[in-house]
Amino acid sequence: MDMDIDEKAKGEEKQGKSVAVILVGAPGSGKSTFCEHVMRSSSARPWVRVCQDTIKNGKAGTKAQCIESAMNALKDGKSVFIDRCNMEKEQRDEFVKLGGSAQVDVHAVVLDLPAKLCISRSVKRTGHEGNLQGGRAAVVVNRMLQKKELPKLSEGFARITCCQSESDVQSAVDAYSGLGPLDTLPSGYFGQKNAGAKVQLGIMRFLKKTDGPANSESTSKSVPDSNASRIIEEKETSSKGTGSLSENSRKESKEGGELFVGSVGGDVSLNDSPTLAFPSISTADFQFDIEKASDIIVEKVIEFFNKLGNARLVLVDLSHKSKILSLVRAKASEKNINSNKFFTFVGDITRLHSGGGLHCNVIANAANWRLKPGGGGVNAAIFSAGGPSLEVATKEQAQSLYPGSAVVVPLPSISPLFSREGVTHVIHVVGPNMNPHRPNCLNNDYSKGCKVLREAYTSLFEGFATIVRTQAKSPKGSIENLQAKLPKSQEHSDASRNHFTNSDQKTKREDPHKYERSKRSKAYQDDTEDSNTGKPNLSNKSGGSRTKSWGSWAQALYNTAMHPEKHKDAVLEISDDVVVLNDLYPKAKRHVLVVARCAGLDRLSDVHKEHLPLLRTMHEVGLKWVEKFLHDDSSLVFRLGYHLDPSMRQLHLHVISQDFDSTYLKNKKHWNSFNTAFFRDSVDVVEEVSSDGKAKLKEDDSMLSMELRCHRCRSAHPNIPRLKSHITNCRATFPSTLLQNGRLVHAPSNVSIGP
DNA sequence: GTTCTAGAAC
DNA sequence: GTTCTAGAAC
Repeated sequence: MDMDIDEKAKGEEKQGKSVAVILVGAPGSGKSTFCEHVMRSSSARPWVRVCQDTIKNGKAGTKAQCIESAMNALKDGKSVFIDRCNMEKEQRDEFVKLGGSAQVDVHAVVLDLPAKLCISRSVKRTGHEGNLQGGRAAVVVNRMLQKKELPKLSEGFARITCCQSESDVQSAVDAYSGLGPLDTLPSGYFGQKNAGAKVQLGIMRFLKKTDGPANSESTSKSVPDSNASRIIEEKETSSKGTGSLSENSRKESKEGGELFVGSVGGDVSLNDSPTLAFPSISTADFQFDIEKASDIIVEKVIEFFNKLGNARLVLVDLSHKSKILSLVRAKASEKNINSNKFFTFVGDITRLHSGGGLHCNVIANAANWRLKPGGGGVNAAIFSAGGPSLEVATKEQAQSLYPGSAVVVPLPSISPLFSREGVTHVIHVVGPNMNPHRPNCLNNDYSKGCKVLREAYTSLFEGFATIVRTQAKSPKGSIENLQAKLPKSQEHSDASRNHFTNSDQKTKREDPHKYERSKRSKAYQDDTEDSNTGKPNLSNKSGGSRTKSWGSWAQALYNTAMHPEKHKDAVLEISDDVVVLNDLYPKAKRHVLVVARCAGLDRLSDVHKEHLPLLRTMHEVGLKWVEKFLHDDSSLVFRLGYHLDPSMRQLHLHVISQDFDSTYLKNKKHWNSFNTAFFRDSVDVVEEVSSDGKAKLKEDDSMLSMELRCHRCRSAHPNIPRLKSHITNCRATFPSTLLQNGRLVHAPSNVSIGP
């Protein structure tokens, strides 16, 4: 009997389901073309296209007519495309109801292509069914895009495919074309979920930057695949096989668990690899749980493995009985980590070469936040072994460090660690503290503690990776080579620091050293008093993945903030906390900078809770200047905020009028830096720092290349000149988000403008 | 031919 | 941050 039921069920299944695909997209987004392509190449499934522009005997009809026509087609067992814009939820609702029958799946295909593209297509086309073409099209498309509401599954769709590039569209065409009469596509949301109009990614992201090549053009072109899951962006987890299992087990059996102890010296080829020796962070004096710490070490080692090339990581502890070593060793072997690239070592981290035969060109120090010598443990040992020159070199890089961050210090050649042990860099890293007798104790808050410890290892390994990368650029890429090249005198520290600060720049092939050194000395001539200039700022952003150094041009604000009396002509106001100056290249009628005078506070990511009073002061000072400007011209409107990733060093608040009437506003980056999420409103920053202790920092460099949109009416424009001519006339009210929380500052409305 | 952008150099 | 300019886009 059961079998009968099964058979019946199967029989019903065999009828297959019809699909109603509701297309969503502006004119020019390619809805009709999409339907055409699917209908042309789909042989197996009957499709009907319901187009409102032509439904009434070739002329435009009503929504009701579309629904009726769609229902009839579905009743006949056909699948339908609803070809109209359907940009708003309300417009879609009635079509979603077509899915009332169990035999119909309602899908949405969103053609969320760049406004620029839709506009240029609809302006250019001729013979459009809806007669939307020419100049009028641009206005209409723009208006529609402003009202855009991307569909959500909660509206009742079984499936949503969101296409943001031509290759996404092609994948969707393939998916629907390949749909046989009995097939169904998987349910769910496919493609990038975008925050709608708020953050619309620029075309550059899809057309130029090839960050995610796996899912874009190559997929759809080379592998025509009806499997729609391909549309989903999936990060390729390239898990390269560790490959050296036998090697691993061999070493283990030989050493009885204590990998490599005393056996490294002879292995010359391995000993040439760049190597970072590091102590377990926070597990000694800071009393961090070693079980948790060992998990994090292994996790972070794995994370960095593929970035390291032939470089090695070595966890070092003094004692054979070290619990952290044995825990890490066990976990590392469980995960089959290649023991040539990561291993544990018992010995004194300051005497690895002379005492243990292990050559490590970089060692990490579990530092305290003041970067002071002494205390005890590894920190005392490393500062003592490094000598006074390590202290000096350290202070040149940073005065203090926050838990979770690290700073790379190139070691002067006079340091015994350099001459005796061959160590070229010390990386100071500060981990979380669980010891109530030490500063910044986290009171057993391990969720925060683990986060900070992860950040600490990320910062440490990033710092090391930077060294490895820059050393790899030197002629033969080996450490010996680098050392041989280093001048013997004090110049050494300058030369090798150079390798970091300029690490992002492409070096000239002929002689990178000469090139960089000459640049360096030039920078020093310009700014001799300032030995901090070349500091590689390794203090991490909250995500903890990127390091940044400041070019010589980026020092101007720092110099002004530190010595405003020397820049009297530029400075509008000086107080103990801030300096106010006109932006040298104002991007609007009024554009001033409120610069913090706190040393080491270079950018938003350096800001912590302790800076809250300063942030408030900066905001107040900014408002005071706004008031002054409004007194002169009450028609102005101001915004106060910080750049997420500023080009100039030293934290500065932009106070800028919203006319953007300036010849200095010349390119996309200029515009987007003040009119996307790249600009963080001061009020929001203050709020975030007061509640979370830091500002929210999105890691997203796409914002500066986003398409150009009017900051008032949000209309899109193809280039800067066109945008500028638009904004001189646009008087639309500002978007609601800007009107909230005092993000915009304008003259009080009850004040009349003169007699 | 002219306009505009984006990347390199500073 | 700007300036300069090749070459893409128009």
